[in-house]
Formats: sequence, structure tokens, C-alpha cells
Amino acid sequence: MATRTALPDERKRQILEAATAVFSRSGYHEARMDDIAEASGLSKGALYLYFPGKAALITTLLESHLDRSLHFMQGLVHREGTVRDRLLAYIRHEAGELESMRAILPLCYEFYAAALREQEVAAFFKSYFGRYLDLLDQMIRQGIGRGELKQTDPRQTAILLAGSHEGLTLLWLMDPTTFDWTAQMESSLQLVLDALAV
Amino acid sequence: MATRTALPDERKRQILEAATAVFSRSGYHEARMDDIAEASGLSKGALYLYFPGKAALITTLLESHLDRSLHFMQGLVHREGTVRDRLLAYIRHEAGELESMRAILPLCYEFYAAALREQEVAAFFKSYFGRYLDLLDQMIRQGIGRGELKQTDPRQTAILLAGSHEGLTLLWLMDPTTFDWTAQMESSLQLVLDALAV
DNA sequence: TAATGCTGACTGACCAGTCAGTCATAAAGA
DNA sequence: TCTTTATGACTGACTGGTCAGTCAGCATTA
Repeated sequence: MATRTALPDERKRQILEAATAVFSRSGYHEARMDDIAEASGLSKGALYLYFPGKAALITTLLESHLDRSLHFMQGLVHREGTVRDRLLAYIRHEAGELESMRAILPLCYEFYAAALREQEVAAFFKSYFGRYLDLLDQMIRQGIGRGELKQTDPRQTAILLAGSHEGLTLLWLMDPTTFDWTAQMESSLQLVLDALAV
Repeated sequence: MATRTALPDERKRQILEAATAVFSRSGYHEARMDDIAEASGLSKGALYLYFPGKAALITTLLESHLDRSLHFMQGLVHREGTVRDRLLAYIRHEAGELESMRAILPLCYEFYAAALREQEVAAFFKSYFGRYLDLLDQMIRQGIGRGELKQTDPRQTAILLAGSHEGLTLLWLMDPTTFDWTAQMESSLQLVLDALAV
């Protein structure tokens, strides 16, 4: 019984792990279902027993990855401490994920491109970025309410912080040797928060 | 004679225009050479008389687009005025290109993804971002030298500005209704420059 | 014996790139 | 001036290869 119900989950995990490896090596379009089958140690047919198709593999992957990041941020909003300390904690947390991000982010970019053409993908990212901005927004409001930050448009600040995060990460990915991700993220955050400190 | 030598250029322009339309509608991978042929009013064979293949179409397109943006920035570095005014001018210039950016940027993202896997594409973007950062860096040094900005690490500031630009544009593309690109870019720039003003 | 989990050869659609052939025009010859 | 030959721009049917997804059948277990 335990095995019987556990099997599908185990197989899904096994397939997703293989898919992550293959997608991050080859990208979505270049990746072949045969490669994923081989990497997973299962047959191609088996993939279709657990997932309806190639697209489902990538969306499941991205969804779980982005959800984890969002979940951490959610926790921070309800934690004690200054906005500064909590955002620094967020940066440090993300820094720990940098290696897995290097595998996932190229796939995100392929999907950002798709998002700008396909309704369904667009809704997915719109919701993700929306929730991300809402959490930042909420934290900034806390900072203003507690007298840590100046009166300022919280949404605008949230967009600046989120945008810097996205953009700096992109620049870093393009050439990781030119600067240290964590140091740059921290100094950028400090600069913005200094400008907004009371 | 005039017509004879002008023809290849005219045809190339005609093909690139069609390619822009088709690529921005369908993306690089989904776009078919047959579609581009039809959109250009030429036959598929003719495309191969003027370009060696599909890849050459997209690289030519992106190259000319990024070069134009870089060229404008280059001009700004040698222009009179404060750093603030010149960067505001840059934002206003880019704002004017927003519509054509909406067609081109999805392709960029597809290529960012490719850049993270393929040596040749990586070199292309590395060089582009490198030159972009160099120009910003140079302008910030001018600001420091002229007493407009505090002593600060110019590279770090350049990375923050360039990163914000990239990231804010990405967020905006994902949902252009949530905020105004120009207003957000300007307020972000003002905040950063205020923090660095003497 | 039946059910479940899985296999992998196969199919059909797709598409980048090719190339034998067309056609309009120009140059050469009658 | 009329005819023939040459040129080069262009065409589009075709090829060769790829790959997502299918399904008839096998192996293992209950």
C-alpha cells in the first residue's frame, strides 16, 4: 500500500530530476524526450504515463522552483527584524541557490520569451511576479509603518528592488567572472535603503 | 549600375523586415523559413541567396538593434551636461524605442538562454554588456571627476544602473499595465543618483 | 489468470536547406 | 531591326533527418 501510492511520486521525482539535467544542458527546444528517458533510467513510454507531454515537464519544474523562492520570501514578511536585515537574509538565501539557479534561469529566459507570445505562459509569470512584488511591497510598508523607511511609494520601491534583482542576476549570468553576485546585490540594496532611510 | 549594386541591400532589408515580423510573432524556434519567405514576398530559395541560414537572420537583426542602442549611449558620453541629464536623455530615447523593443526583446531572451549554453552566443552578449557597462562606467567617472557624484565604485554603480534597466524592462514586459516604464525608470535613476550626489 | 507497470520500435508531421529549372532582360551577332 | 545566346535573379517541389507521441506486447506480481 505504502509502496503502491509512493511509486507514482517517486517516478515523477525521478523523471523531473532527469528533465532538470537534460533541460539545463540542452535548453527546452533542443532537449529530446529520448534523452530525458535515458537520463531517468526509464523508457520514453514511461514518461507519458506520468506526464502528459514535454511542456508539462518544464512547467512543473519551473513552478516548483519559483514557488520555493516565493515561499522563502513569504516567511520573511512574517519574521521579526528590520526590512534591511530581512532583505539581506533573502539575498544570502538566494546566494545559496545560485548554482541551481544557473541551471534553471536559462529555462526561465526561454519561457519569458514564450510568455510574451502565449497567453497561458504569460499568466503564469504575471502571477509569479505579481506575488513577488506584493510581498516586497508589504515588507516596505512595514518599514514605513515602523519608522525605518521614509514615506515613499512602496510599489515603486518594490519594482526597483525586484527589477535590480532580476537584472543584476542576468548580467551576472552573462559573465560570472566580472563581479560577485552577493556583494553586488548587497551593495545595491544598501544604496537603495540608505536613500530611503529616515 | 546604381540599381544593380543597390539590389542586394534592398533585398536584405526586405528579408530582415519580414524576419522581424515573423520572429516577433512566433519566436525564433517556432518561426519557419517558409513564413519569412512569404512575408518578404520572395521565395524560400531567395532567402538563401542573401543569408546563409536561419541563424544568420536573427543574429543580424539583434546585432543591428543592440548596436543602435549602444551607439546612442556612446554619443551621450561625449556630450555636455550632467550625468543625471544625460542618463535621463538616455531613458527618454529608449522610451521612444519601447514599441520596437517589445518585438525584439523576446528574441533577446531566447538568445540569453542560448548564450548560457553556447560559446559563440555567449561571446556576443558578453561583448555587448561589457561595452554597455564600460560606457556607463566612463560616464560615472566623469560625474565623480566633475564633483557631481560622491567618490564611489564606478563599476558597481554602472552594474546597478544597467541591471535596473534590464530588470525593470523585464518586469514591465511581463505586464505593461502595472506601471509606466518611463516614470519608473526615471524615479529609479533619481533615487540612485540622489544617493550618490555630493 | 488478471492486473499493473513498463518497454521501445514505430509513425506521421514537420521543416531547414537544396537544386534543377524558369523567365526577364541584356549583349552579341546577322 | 530582328534573332540568338547568355546571364543572373528567382522559384518551389523535394529530400533527408528529426522527434513528440503512440501502442502492441512483455514481465512481474498478486
